[in-house]
Amino acid sequence: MVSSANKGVMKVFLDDMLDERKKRILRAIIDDYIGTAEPVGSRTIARKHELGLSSATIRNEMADLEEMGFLAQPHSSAGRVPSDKGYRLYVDHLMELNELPVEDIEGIKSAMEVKINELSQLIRQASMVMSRITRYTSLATTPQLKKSTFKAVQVVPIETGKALVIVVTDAGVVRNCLIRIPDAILPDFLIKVSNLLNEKLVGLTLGQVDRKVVGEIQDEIIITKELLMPILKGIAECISQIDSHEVFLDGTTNIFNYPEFRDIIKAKEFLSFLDQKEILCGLLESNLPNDSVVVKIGAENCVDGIKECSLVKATYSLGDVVIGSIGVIGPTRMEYPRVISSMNYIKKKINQELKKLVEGNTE
Amino acid sequence: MVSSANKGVMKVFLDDMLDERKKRILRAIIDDYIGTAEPVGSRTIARKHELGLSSATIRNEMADLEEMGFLAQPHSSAGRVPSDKGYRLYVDHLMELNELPVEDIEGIKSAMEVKINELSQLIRQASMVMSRITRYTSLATTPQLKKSTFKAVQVVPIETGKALVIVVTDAGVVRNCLIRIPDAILPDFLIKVSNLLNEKLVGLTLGQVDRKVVGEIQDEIIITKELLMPILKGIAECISQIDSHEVFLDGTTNIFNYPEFRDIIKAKEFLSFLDQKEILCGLLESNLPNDSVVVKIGAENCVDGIKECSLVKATYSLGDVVIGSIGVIGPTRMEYPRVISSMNYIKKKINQELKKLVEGNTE
DNA sequence: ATTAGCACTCAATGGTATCGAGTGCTAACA
DNA sequence: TGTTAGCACTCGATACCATTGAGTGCTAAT
Repeated sequence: MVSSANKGVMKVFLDDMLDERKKRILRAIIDDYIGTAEPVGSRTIARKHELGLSSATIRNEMADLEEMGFLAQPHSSAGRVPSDKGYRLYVDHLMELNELPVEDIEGIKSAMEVKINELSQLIRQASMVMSRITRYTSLATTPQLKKSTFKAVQVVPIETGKALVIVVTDAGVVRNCLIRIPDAILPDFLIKVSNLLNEKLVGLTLGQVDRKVVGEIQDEIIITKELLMPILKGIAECISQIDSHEVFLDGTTNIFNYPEFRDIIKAKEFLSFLDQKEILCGLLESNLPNDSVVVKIGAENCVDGIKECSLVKATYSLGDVVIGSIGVIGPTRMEYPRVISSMNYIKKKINQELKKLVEGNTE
Repeated sequence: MVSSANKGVMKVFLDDMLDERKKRILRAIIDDYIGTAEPVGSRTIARKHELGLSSATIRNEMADLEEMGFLAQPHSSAGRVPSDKGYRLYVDHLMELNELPVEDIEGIKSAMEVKINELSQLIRQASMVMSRITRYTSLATTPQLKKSTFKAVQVVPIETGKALVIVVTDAGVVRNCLIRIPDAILPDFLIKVSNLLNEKLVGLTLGQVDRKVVGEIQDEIIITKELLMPILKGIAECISQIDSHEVFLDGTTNIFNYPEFRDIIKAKEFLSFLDQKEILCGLLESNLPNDSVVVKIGAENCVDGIKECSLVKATYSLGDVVIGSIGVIGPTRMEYPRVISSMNYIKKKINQELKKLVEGNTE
């Protein structure tokens, strides 16, 4: 990805290498190829796009562009196909980010503004609407909230010998864990313990629970190991539940709409790839330096299995803290402008809704 | 499905229609076809299986079997392929349910006996291991627990104006729901309300909460609508969460291993079918009259999209109550004996583990 | 009743001819 | 000097045809 600081310098290099006409032709070729999935010939470009040039001229330019590595030829008497490098240039400098169509905006809005009171539900919903709108496969990681803080901790009696540990975070996420406690413990004592836990933990981040805090608790109340241990284990379990993150997928069968997956082997490769949740997760969460939308094209995805796919991804945040990401994956011949616009919009929308969800939990 | 009461009568009809030799031949053909996916010729049967018959004799028998509808011919000079009716006979009367291989038993055991403390997690695990062992696609519905009873209900204060409603069932399932309550409510009062709720609800099934019970509560404590309504809504939300059931899928890409899905259109059809969670759910939960393993072959599945697939399914129960089901779906050319044996075993295992989970929650 | 033998069928395979979209190159032109 | 018309060439795709071989049904002999 080209950082915006470098973009100016890049532009000069670019102008040296590619004059305006070459850029126009390259863009025309890629636009065409994205639409048709067929190698693009010089005649096609001369006819469809009003460049005022003959096919012969375009042919010469195409040969140049191929030599520079922006185009490739499947075989010597075929038209040209964009290379990863070609797509890269297209995404960074050539394409036009047009407005998102009204129906897509409406689609996103109506999907996201239904009353949702679970954080991960919101992300699920966002992923779903992305796959529907882009017609590619969408993926998203559920929020990781290690940095969120305790809002309340409670130990509630359930029946003799059993209690429930409950953890509530400032993001409004609630988890619980059933524990076994000594039979002799009275409900009143659990309330005292709860109060103390609250006092000690509220405001800390989930990651900050350590031996020191535990020691402080032990100092202030006479508590047996038989009671304390299960409670701490329960809290730990709640924390790990909150922090565990899964990957959601939507629109996996969308790939069958694209001719590049007409080959059963390609289709299998892609779908098998999507089955590897850990790799998927790594892919989605790697290289997310800034807060803009990131595009990974073809072999730029260092993972085997999707070297002929592109990934458009973005993060979402709670306040200033990035807590997860969402992406769209499809053939390198992807409708980048549309996907990127959608991604920009949904990212904004997720952040808005997350904020609402947490602040305005007061509904 | 043939009920066991009818099986004796069926057998007589069967013997009338098919002598021992025809049965042996039919079985040989189906066994062979299940292994190879190639139409089976008379020579193959004569050679591979020691029936002491020439190919010509077998040819005659095959013609008979075809006329009876147990076999079909893709084209006039090809071998025979079993029809749905043929598979039906095979499953009901011909195949041999051999012992499950030790490694499969071990696989199931080791997957199921890891410490799991969530009911639906257990089912997820079971589905996963089934897809791995059978090498087909497995599916399962999460437990539906409308008939389970309240073990505890609690309203816990979180912060001023907010409380958490918690419902625990006898199956050890816990759900919670954050609610908004009037600011003036004191924690002590919530404890009183909790105690009353417990008194009234514990022992009832989730489905039994009705206006009468609510009325009883209102009679016994002075409670404002502003507090009671959110609590009841919270309880309702918890119940609906407990009762909501999803479908899990595993091994969806396994189908690419089978030549019947070499055709991209077939593969798409199948995978798209699996995307329709509601239909899937209906399929899995329909026709589960008794507690044995049920096999639905080809067009017996009244749902479009899997007319060339077979489904082997079973229910699992908590005590005597069926609370969900698990199934394996694959081509009609399925290794029925192996799948059915696995299904029998995993069903038993799930029931065992469920029992342990609920009773021995006391760990 | 069983089977050897034989003519027949038909999908699959591989080879060949044809077609056409597209290229590169050359020569003519503005 | 850049552009373009014209032309020979390339090569995948398509269609056509002959061949092959696994498998069948039928008949006649055992």
